[in-house]
Amino acid sequence: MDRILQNISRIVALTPQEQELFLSKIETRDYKAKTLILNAGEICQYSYFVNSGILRSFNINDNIVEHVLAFACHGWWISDMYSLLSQKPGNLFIEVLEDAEVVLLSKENQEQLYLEIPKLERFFRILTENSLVAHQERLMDNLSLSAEDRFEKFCSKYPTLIQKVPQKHIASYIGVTPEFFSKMKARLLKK
Amino acid sequence: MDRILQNISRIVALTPQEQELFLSKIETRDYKAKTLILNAGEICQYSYFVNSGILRSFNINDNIVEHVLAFACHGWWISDMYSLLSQKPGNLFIEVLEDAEVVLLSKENQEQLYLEIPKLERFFRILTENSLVAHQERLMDNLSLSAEDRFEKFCSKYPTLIQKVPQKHIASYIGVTPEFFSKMKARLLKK
DNA sequence: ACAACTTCTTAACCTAGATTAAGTGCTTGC
DNA sequence: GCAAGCACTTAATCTAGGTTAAGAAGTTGT
Repeated sequence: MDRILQNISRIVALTPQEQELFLSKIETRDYKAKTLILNAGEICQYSYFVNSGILRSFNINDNIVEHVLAFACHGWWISDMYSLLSQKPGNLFIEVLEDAEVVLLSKENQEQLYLEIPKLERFFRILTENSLVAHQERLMDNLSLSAEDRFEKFCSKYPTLIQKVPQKHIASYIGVTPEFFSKMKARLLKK
Repeated sequence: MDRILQNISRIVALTPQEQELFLSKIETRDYKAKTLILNAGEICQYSYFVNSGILRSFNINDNIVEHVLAFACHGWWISDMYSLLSQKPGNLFIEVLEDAEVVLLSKENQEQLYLEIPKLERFFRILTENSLVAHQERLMDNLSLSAEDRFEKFCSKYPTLIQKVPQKHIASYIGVTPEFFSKMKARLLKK
């Protein structure tokens, strides 16, 4: 239960009372694999923190092709930031890949917490900053690296995910088709 | 001078004293076109706010190819977030494309301001959130759209930039070579 | 225990966009 | 005013990665 408090304490120090208050604002749920906890077209109401299991966020374009935006396993936050912030219908799905225990923090509670515990505004600012830096790097990687290099980078960055998630999702994350990914993997194994 | 106060007031309301304090922490500089205000390998010390003119941030990969991460004109913030946050040498250059007046806010001053005016922590949190959402969208666009679609999206999103910046930089931003961009543009004009 | 589905692979063929190279106007500095 | 660079174009050729299609294993539900 307090994995989330641990996560916060890496960045800001909450007093016991503040921890109490924080815990009173969240909700924990269990989801089975294959559950869609958010659908495209819906308005996203929560920031999700993963206690255990694996989730992914993805969209589907006109051609009925999925594109994975993010994976999240224990200790990671995930959401549809666009929809959550704008309170407009988003175009992301969030799906459970592996049975998961997830902490839900509603937008209203999150904003109340910013006022009641300014340290949490700092926490989420820093979280968002780190996420932005990671997205900038991934963007530049997509512009300048080959699929092979992007795959190698993925492997060294998320070694645990490789064994756990279907490789078609990894292919989608790095931006290639499953067929090409398969071919590329075979080529790499020969070396 | 107060274009930056206007920019802040879109999101949070500062009192006259707070505005005074904020202004005492910033510095304004003029730069000629072609100036590199940040070099790859340096540690980024500032958040930059553009009063006038145009800047761009970009990196250079092994193949000596430039990739544009961002443009910034009046009313936009720009920086090397990775280097600024980690205080490690970055791999971004920031270059002046058109004579510019730029406001500099040092990392130390920015962090002091977070403590002295918590509203500014909120301001930068929201700024960063919006930037993250924009980067996520651009990432998904790069994964799922053709070069032509990305160009059309760029045009409708940044109509002013198209006339003002050399098209090779726009090509780089959307992720194609200048040669292909030229061919694509000719094709689009025929329609 | 079997049908239905999903994941992954292989292979032939295709194409968006890269590369190379050459040429045309421009600015810009001296 | 002219040489040296830029910025852009055009065109031929090339290739990383996509598409289509089919089959092999593995997984899931009943």
